[in-house]
Amino acid sequence: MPELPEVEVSRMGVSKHLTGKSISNITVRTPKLRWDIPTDQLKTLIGHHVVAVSRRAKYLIIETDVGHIIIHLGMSGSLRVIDIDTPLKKHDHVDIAVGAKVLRLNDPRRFGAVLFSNIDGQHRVFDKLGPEPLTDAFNALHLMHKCAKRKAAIKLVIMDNPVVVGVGNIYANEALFLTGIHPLTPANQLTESQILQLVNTVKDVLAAAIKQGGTTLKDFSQTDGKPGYFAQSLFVYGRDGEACMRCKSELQTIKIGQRASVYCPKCQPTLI
DNA sequence: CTAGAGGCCTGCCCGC
DNA sequence: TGCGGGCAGGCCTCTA
Repeated sequence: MPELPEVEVSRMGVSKHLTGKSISNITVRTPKLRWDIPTDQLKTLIGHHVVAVSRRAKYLIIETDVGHIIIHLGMSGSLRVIDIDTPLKKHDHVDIAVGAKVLRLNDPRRFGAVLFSNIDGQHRVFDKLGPEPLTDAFNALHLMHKCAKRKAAIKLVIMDNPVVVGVGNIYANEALFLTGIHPLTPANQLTESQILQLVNTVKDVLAAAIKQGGTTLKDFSQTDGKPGYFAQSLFVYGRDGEACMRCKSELQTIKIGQRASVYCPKCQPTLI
């Protein structure tokens, strides 16, 4: 599932193929993913140049001088830049053609989205987003402020988009393990030191994953380079019942907010 | 305001 | 071998 690192790696890969090129065609084969796809609005971009490919949270933004295409990969989306005559695969929903190449969105579970915004870049999906995790806007003071009035589990709080964007289930689990914080700890019970550590660890884990993704996902001309790149360096995610890599205790799984949370009962002791 | 639950959707894995 | 059920999971939306 694409988390922020994979979206960022996708952005870099896609950007070099699209930036400066003119959009020659847009094909929408599926009328609706998570939301209706605004085909008519998207088609107004045909003939215009891509000036940049940017990112906000897990949204990719293909910018032209007359409007933007917003893409979310959801749970199972992936982007490829391939020759325009490449045969379609199952779940290939949208094509954005630039010359002889095409950016093709494939998304089996259809949790993704393709949206349109004017050149002002505004869209309701951006309205309630917190700071980017890799910027200074996400800092200990900010998280302390957000945690102070919440007794919800810290794992839920760092996965809450208004608090900080781009921290999905995988990296929430990892960051809490690396800081030795039990995922169920009420947010308002964390010490200042723990919050500072957590902020730094979230940044480190995401940055490291982007670096790794860069090594395996750099070639977007390839047909389906099944990532799986983050699996190698995970300490807890997907390792339920296995031995903790630090203390050899058996990793445990609990459900928090309907999501699997894997942790080490010894390295991440319950508060009190 | 926060908290909790439901729903979207398909592939995959398990048990029978 | 086939089939049903459960699960995964970001994020919006609804209810309390």
